Amino acid sequence: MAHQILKENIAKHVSFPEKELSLFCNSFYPVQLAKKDFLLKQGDICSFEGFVTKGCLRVYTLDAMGNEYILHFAIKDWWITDIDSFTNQTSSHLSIQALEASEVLLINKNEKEALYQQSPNVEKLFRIMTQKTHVALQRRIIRDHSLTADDRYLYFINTYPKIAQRLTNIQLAAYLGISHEFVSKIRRKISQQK
Amino acid sequence: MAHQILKENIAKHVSFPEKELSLFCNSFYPVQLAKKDFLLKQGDICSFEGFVTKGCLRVYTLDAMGNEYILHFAIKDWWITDIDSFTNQTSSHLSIQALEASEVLLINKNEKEALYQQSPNVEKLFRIMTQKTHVALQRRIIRDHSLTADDRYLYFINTYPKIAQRLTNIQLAAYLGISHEFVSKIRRKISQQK
DNA sequence: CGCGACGTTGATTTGCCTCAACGATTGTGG
DNA sequence: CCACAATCGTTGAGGCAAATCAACGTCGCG
Repeated sequence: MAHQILKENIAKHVSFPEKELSLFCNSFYPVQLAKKDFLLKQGDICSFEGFVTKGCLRVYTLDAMGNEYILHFAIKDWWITDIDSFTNQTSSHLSIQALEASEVLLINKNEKEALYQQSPNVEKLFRIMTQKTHVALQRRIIRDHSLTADDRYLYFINTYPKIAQRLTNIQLAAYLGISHEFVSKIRRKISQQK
Repeated sequence: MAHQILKENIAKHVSFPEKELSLFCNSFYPVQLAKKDFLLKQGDICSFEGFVTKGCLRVYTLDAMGNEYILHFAIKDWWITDIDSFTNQTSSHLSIQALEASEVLLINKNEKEALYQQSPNVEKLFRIMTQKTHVALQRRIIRDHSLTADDRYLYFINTYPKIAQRLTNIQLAAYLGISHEFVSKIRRKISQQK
């Protein structure tokens, strides 16, 4: 079931011969997470590349003052890892935590490297996925520079309504880079306009 | 000469057999650019992946109001493309322009695809480079959210002194996401502190 | 030379933050 | 299952970082 979601996700990116696709997907093992469980803690080394099949997680970092900055959320059909820590086996700058009971499929570094050897399609898959994320990150930087807090809020809830639904104002604020009080004021302003 | 710079750059990312490396590098052709020349214009389709061997360029986008947002600069040893437009052959959101007389080495999409077929090392090279950029973009988003304009300015000139040297306040402002007047005020504040 | 692009500076405004208080909602241990 | 704590959301007052606007000086270039 969970593996089926993964298969369909991969098919969106590249076309794989069914045999390779199954081999690839079967290298992933499921992990159940309770609310507030950590998949990765800042400072640890990220041993996995993950795919969410249920629930919701956040990927974030804390600065020296304890302020929290959320890089992104991940619900069903999203990939999660600290790509830097994972590929270089260095201490992670990021934490990944379940915001609710969640299920993820994980693959270890050794397994992934082995698959790279076995199938050029795997290398291609990850190159393409990384490219897509790259484009998304570039666009987010532009949005952060060009839009007001109000418009970034609206962009997020319109673009990711299924994620926005599940978040507290505090979490959304830590993603948008604004205070949670101001999120509250934006919501009021918008509801009055209607 | 220019190709030598490219070879050394690639060697920083992955180890290639010399023969493959030469084959790869020879697929790039040099292009000379005068100051203000465009390598890519917003709306066009990006046909190349490029590597700068001389000069300085900027990668930027204009919004509907004509405001300019600079994604990054590129001097010697930097790669440039619109990865979205290039890989998907879609209309580009970005422009790339020479800020001074520059030289770049370009490779076309067809050539690059051919190389992907010939050598798995090429696929790996681009996956690794894209991953590195990915990490850099993530960190930039965090910096944009966590640092004041003063600190982002300082970070940039300390991290990229060779680039900062060549830029006008206006260009730097369009990169940092602040007004050029404020850049001027930051500079004054810093010089007074010393 | 004269023009246009750039840099500087000050006055004013504004978007968003901080702090504080309070109500509502959720979670939890007895 | 309830009581109480903890977390979250709302609101207002006041403050600050940075934008905007405007004026002016400088420099490089056709």
